[in-house]
Amino acid sequence: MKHLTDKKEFDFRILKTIPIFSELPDSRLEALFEKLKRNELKRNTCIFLEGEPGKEFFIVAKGKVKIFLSSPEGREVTLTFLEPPQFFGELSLLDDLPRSASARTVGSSILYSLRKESFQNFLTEYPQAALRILKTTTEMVRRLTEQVHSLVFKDVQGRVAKKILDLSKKQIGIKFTHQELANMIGSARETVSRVILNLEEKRVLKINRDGIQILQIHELEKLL
Amino acid sequence: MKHLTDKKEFDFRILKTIPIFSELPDSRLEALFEKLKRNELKRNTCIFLEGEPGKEFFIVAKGKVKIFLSSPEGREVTLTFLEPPQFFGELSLLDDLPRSASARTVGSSILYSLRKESFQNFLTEYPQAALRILKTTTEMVRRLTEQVHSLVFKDVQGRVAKKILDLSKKQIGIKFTHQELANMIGSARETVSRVILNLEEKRVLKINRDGIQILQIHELEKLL
DNA sequence: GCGAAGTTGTGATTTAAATCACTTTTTAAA
DNA sequence: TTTAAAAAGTGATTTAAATCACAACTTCGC
Repeated sequence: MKHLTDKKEFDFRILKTIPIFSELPDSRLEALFEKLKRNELKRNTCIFLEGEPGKEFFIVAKGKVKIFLSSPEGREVTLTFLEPPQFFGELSLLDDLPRSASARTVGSSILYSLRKESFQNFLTEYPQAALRILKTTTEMVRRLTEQVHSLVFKDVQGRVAKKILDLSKKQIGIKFTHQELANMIGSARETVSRVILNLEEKRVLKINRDGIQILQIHELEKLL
Repeated sequence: MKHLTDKKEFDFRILKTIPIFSELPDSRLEALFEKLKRNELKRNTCIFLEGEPGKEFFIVAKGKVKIFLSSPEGREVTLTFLEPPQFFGELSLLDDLPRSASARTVGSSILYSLRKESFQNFLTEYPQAALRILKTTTEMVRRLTEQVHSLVFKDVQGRVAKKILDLSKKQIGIKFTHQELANMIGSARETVSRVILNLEEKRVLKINRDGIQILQIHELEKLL
């Protein structure tokens, strides 16, 4: 492994933290690593678009990727964000159908990509990997099911409350613009602004430089 | 196989048409079949509820099953319908989380169920099966993604048009009540009635005893 | 530290669609 | 075949939230 640069060495270590790959013997992992293409991308770079044929599988080594849907008028709904050591783009490689959503970097990022054939070879060679991928796919199903649930049954206030609660379980300090929050819940920026302002006035939330902070989690849960 | 009754023989043949099972050698399939419990259910019988722990995997041998979400106020959104030889209920068995949706029979049905441990044993014994299940799970992801897309970007007319077009690709004659159609697209019965009436007046659709018939597919596609 | 770009705050207006409240029609069961 | 139950049609009303149209703040890159 001495031939790897420090940079690559760093990324190689990240690769080992990914559940699908971590089980592979080091020798095999290294061979796979040679097939990966390193992509350094600036922020807001398009990775693929809804409707395109899927050619690659991606692993996030650094930065953040947004998976989203867009309307002809240019509106967007955010489906999810991905950070190291998560991966994405496997769906179209599994079923040979066009991309169901688009992907773009949020911050400047480093991605590793694996071409379709290599990904499929990998899957046939290591069928256990199918089970790991199945795991992330079930997570997608659950996330999307919840999103449908929220969209149909909850008003904007309820959806904002749920989103803030969900985000707070994954990170401290929720730093998103109102526009981004609106995209996550399928609403309009102004409406989200008004809802958040209202929750701030009721001392349920507090906004500071680190983003949104929950003051009364119980009050927020009542809005669900 | 002589010990199987005619009834069971019939269901056994259905079992063989299911992609996950069809690859198994007959001997192994028969052993698995012995572990299956046969359930004859009347129409509108609850199979499981959102939030419950998942204990079984189900195969539809006869009839029709609805997968849906419900709100505290008693409203419902339909996620999908399942017919022979489809299966369902695997999600919670794969990730050990509560049921993400509820299931109930639509017509009187026959289901085969496999207990969690047997399902999991089956998966470890036949890792190729993970790939087949992965296939149906990706279908769920695509269906749900489309549902989110429609809910956020389309108005009720657009959602009705899309649903009718989608259904028409799978069956001739779309026979659902307006209420059911409303549940499928997350809208209200009255609104759906008005939209369909309007499409009928414009000679885009025709309603007869077999349900909805599309007259001008191109007009319907324009509404998407 | 300045100016431009990106965010947020806010009122006014519009709009789609839910809800309500019935009637009429269709379907299925006794 | 009557009648009960389910489904569909329809006007009127209400409502939540999108949209429009700016002003006022923040940030942040030069």
